[in-house]
Amino acid sequence: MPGKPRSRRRSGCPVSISLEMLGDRWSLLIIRDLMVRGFRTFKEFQESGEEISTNILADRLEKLEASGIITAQEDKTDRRRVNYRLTEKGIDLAPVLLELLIWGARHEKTGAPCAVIEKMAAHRGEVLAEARRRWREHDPTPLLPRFGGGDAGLN
Amino acid sequence: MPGKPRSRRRSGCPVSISLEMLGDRWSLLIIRDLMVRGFRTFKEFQESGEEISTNILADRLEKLEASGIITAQEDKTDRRRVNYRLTEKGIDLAPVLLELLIWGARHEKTGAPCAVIEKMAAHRGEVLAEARRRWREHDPTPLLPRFGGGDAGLN
DNA sequence: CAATGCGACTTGCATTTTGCAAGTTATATT
DNA sequence: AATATAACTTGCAAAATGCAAGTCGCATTG
Repeated sequence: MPGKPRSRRRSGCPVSISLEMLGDRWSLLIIRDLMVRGFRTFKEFQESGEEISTNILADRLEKLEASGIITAQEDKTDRRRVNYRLTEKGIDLAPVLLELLIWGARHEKTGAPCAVIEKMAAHRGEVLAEARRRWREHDPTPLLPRFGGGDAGLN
Repeated sequence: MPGKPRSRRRSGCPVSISLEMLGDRWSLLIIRDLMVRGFRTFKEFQESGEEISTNILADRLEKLEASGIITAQEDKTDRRRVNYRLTEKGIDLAPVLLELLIWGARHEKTGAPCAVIEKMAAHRGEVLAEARRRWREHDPTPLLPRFGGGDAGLN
């Protein structure tokens, strides 16, 4: 179900259009936090390890919401809090994120153990099904840990 | 075979590291042109439909080469020309690009016919194998057309 | 073989986006 | 009532992007 064209686009190429929404250093990290770490709040994204600044975070959340990738809902029990969630469109980014994860881990020195990644690569379907299951059932259990900060497995 | 950490990284997360290399509006489009359209030269990238400016293009080509994703080689028969090619690391981005393509086509109004995309989604393995075959055999035949510019199927 | 053209870039700004530090506002907690 | 917390704003500096024009080898052509 395609959305409306939101402004003048560079071209009709789906890759180009996707990149107009996601092609920056932060958007997909926020989506990663929502998808695999079970984060829901501004504060959590902020403390996510990559040190996004608050104005950029606010801006990205707004744009992702405008693009229909996430929703923002005020928390029932604590009205200061806003809970962000992926939409169906958002959870459909799981394959993109997974491939980016596999590619990075294969070709760069990252904090993720190769064995774990290769296992995921060998079972893409199951990993994606599990990510979607957690999303569907609102299960906030992280799918993955926070692969290595600095040089040890701390972050 | 992981490369060396090239500067200070935000975190050890493979997704974050991938995005440090590819997280902008242009890099993956250049890779798309190399991978599915069979482009090799500066000029071709420039006329690719999304109107990248020449300084940015030069900068991205340099960074992609520094990241080991592409190589630049002077043309034997015309020494003005530089031929760019994907490395193995570069062609390994095919799954990322494919997922971005599928996602964009499913959720946005793009120039790509849904039927074509769904067929690709149903045969990811073959599509990827074919992309890799063309790369391996230096076959420049485009894998895909230039899905719709503006509103008609021209671009 | 001089003149013109082409391919791959530079360079010089103007504009836009990012990043940083310090607020602000509306709840919650103590 | 005082303090803390969550989610933002705001102001400003720094970096990235975009645009138009220019450079510099080569290659083609009359």
